[in-house]
Amino acid sequence: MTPNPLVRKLEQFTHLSAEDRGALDRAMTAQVRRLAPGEDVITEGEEPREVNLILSGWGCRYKQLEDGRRQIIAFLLPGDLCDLNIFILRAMDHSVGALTGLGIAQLSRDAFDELTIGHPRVTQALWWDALVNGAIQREWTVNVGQRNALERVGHLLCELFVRLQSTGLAAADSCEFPITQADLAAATGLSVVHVNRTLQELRHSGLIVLRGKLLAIPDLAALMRVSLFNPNYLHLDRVGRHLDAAE
Amino acid sequence: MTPNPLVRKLEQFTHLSAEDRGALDRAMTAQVRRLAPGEDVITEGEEPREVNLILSGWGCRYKQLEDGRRQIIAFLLPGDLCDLNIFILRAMDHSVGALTGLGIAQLSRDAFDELTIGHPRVTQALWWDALVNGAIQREWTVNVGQRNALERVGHLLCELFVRLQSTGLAAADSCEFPITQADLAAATGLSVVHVNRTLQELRHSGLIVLRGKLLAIPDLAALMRVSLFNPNYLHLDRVGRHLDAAE
DNA sequence: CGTCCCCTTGAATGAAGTCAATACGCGTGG
DNA sequence: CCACGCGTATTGACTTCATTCAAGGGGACG
Repeated sequence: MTPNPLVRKLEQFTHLSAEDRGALDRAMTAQVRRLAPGEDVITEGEEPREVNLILSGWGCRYKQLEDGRRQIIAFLLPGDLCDLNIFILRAMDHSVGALTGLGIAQLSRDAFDELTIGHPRVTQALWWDALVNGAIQREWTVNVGQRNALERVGHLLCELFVRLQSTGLAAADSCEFPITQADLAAATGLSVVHVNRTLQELRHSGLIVLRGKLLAIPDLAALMRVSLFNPNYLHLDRVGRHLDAAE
Repeated sequence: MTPNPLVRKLEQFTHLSAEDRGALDRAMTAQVRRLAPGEDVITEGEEPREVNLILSGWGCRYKQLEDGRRQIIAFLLPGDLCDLNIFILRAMDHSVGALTGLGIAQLSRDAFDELTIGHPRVTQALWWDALVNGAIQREWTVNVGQRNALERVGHLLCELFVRLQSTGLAAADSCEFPITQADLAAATGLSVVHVNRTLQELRHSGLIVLRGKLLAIPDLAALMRVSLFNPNYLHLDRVGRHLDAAE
């Protein structure tokens, strides 16, 4: 069986028991849906009845203004949950879309309860994940608000690479990079043309190697430096290790 | 007794019993701290042991880059909680500062437990509040990423005004506005000079009246229109009304 | 072989930033 | 009561980073 990215990610925070991992594995098989690039997982205004979990492919949260301008608000990678809020809020205030082909597990409310009740470690880890997502969102505000084009794109690449690593989806210095420059533009608030030029600048300075759907970062520390990337906000420092004793 | 802004806000989501309101009122009196403008409530990297609740004045979340650039990530108004995350995450990944003089209630973990355990309505309402804050953060990403200066500033003014209304801190078409243009600049990712020019444009078109520390919005619908402001993301539509029957 | 999507490049334009000087408002202390 | 000083607001001239417009190139796929 292919390694479970959600388990990998949550174990950044805490150790999970075999039982915990089993419950997570079961959750990821129930009710799988497939989407083509460009399709919506959920559209703004909808009232989803299930929690969607990304199994494979890249998605995004996005908001569209009336006049068509579109901002990608977050990237969703394998192991990411789309809409935990449904237990409290009614309607979606944004959309979730597929950037590549997408495999999605649909967890019913019951399936989700089964996952959390009786698995306090999993519950805590999902909490941690939700709070980290909040921190990522804050960092995006900083990114778009304060950084220039080079820093902005560089920062985004750093973040995606580190997140992929934490789910076991990146090699030592490279990862799949299946999205278009238009997607990067929508996420950074830049124009496609300028993203293109910015990527070339990153390439020419040797900070990235981006060809086809593969991204390599020969010197991550260097890219982090020019992008003013500080990984603190991802809280990958095994915050939950104080729980380990309770195994 | 002056109306409790936290109660006012949470009742946007659900009805609270007299018992619930009493518990919230008690929480707001314990351990009050006062801060001067510019002081930090918490600084990035700290590991707070208490939850801070704004009683009076305006604060902000902000992040500072190594080279000094500073982005305000959120405004904190009376009734807002600063750091609910402390129960899971160790260190703050951003700072919270005082924009005006600030009165703050410090809730110990025990005080917070008392507030939630045995008060499921309050717990749910705090959840709702946290999710709305997440939605606000997403909207800020859109604001800074896609809107031009006029829309950006206008949108921010709309949001602040609506939020103040929901805590009972705004009149029909005006509210206190105690922050500087530099603060607005740090929140919108614009320069101070350009915020100044933008405010004048809003003034000359009659959309706002801003003098001293008072903001008036003669025609909120009009300001919303030019700012592409859609209040959905604030989820003020009494989402929790389905719980009312359980009173 | 043509079409569609994505990437790339150049030139002209524009929105917002920077720099610098000035004005205002307000509290303090002489 | 007025002068001083400091933080905030305002204004003008110039610069720059990024957008827009427009055209061309390359690869995948039917």
